[in-house]
Amino acid sequence: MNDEELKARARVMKALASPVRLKIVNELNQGERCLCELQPLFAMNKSTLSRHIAELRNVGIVSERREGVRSFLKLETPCILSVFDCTMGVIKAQAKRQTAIARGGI
Amino acid sequence: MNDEELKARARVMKALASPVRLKIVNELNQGERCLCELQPLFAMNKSTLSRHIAELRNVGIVSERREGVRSFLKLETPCILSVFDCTMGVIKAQAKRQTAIARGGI
DNA sequence: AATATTGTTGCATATTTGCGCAACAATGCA
DNA sequence: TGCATTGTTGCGCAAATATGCAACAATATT
Repeated sequence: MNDEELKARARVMKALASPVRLKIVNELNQGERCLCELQPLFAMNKSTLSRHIAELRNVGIVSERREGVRSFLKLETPCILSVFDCTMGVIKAQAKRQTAIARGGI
Repeated sequence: MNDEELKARARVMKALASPVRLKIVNELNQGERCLCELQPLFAMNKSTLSRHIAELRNVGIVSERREGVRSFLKLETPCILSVFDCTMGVIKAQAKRQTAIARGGI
């Protein structure tokens, strides 16, 4: 794997490395949404939310479809969900490990 | 998905959101390595490399096994590789889209 | 035309991240 | 004990990221 490929992959991962953006992805997994629909779910300025969405668009995880004054966002890459599974696996394994350490005593 | 879970997942993704750390993971996929073996592959101070490894350890992607003065690192979660596949899918889809736009003219 | 809705962009600021240097700890060896 | 190897940690600095505010553009409605 050369440096360019590593950078490209890191860019994609970086776009997903945020609770806010993960929440957006999770929501879009339910179906298309416009920013105005997402906004109530986030306690932040719409400009900030807009920028988070832009990051997902920039790497191609999300696409948009204009409809009048709104633009609807769509999750383009379902495999993102397999990434979710993997991260959950990492988290659970780590939790188990921590528990084992705790049981062993400090 | 609640906020705590989103944060936990984001932490895992963040650990992978770096070309350096992706390269480490890719190398460890070949087998166990110590920092001293990884170092020649990276043009950076060993302290920096150590910190990158620590990030992977902290989230549980990598474990270590001490052997004398060395500690060998091991990839704990093979599913990381499926993440690689997915990111590659995103990258390719995006490239295709960009090409289509370019063909359509600016 | 005037107003409302939806989303983006420029700017300033606070936080986080990446990095090297130097000092340090732990282990092995002479 | 003295020295080499391996890896971590404190510190300071530069770059990147996250955020809100305000202004703006584009479209729809009255």
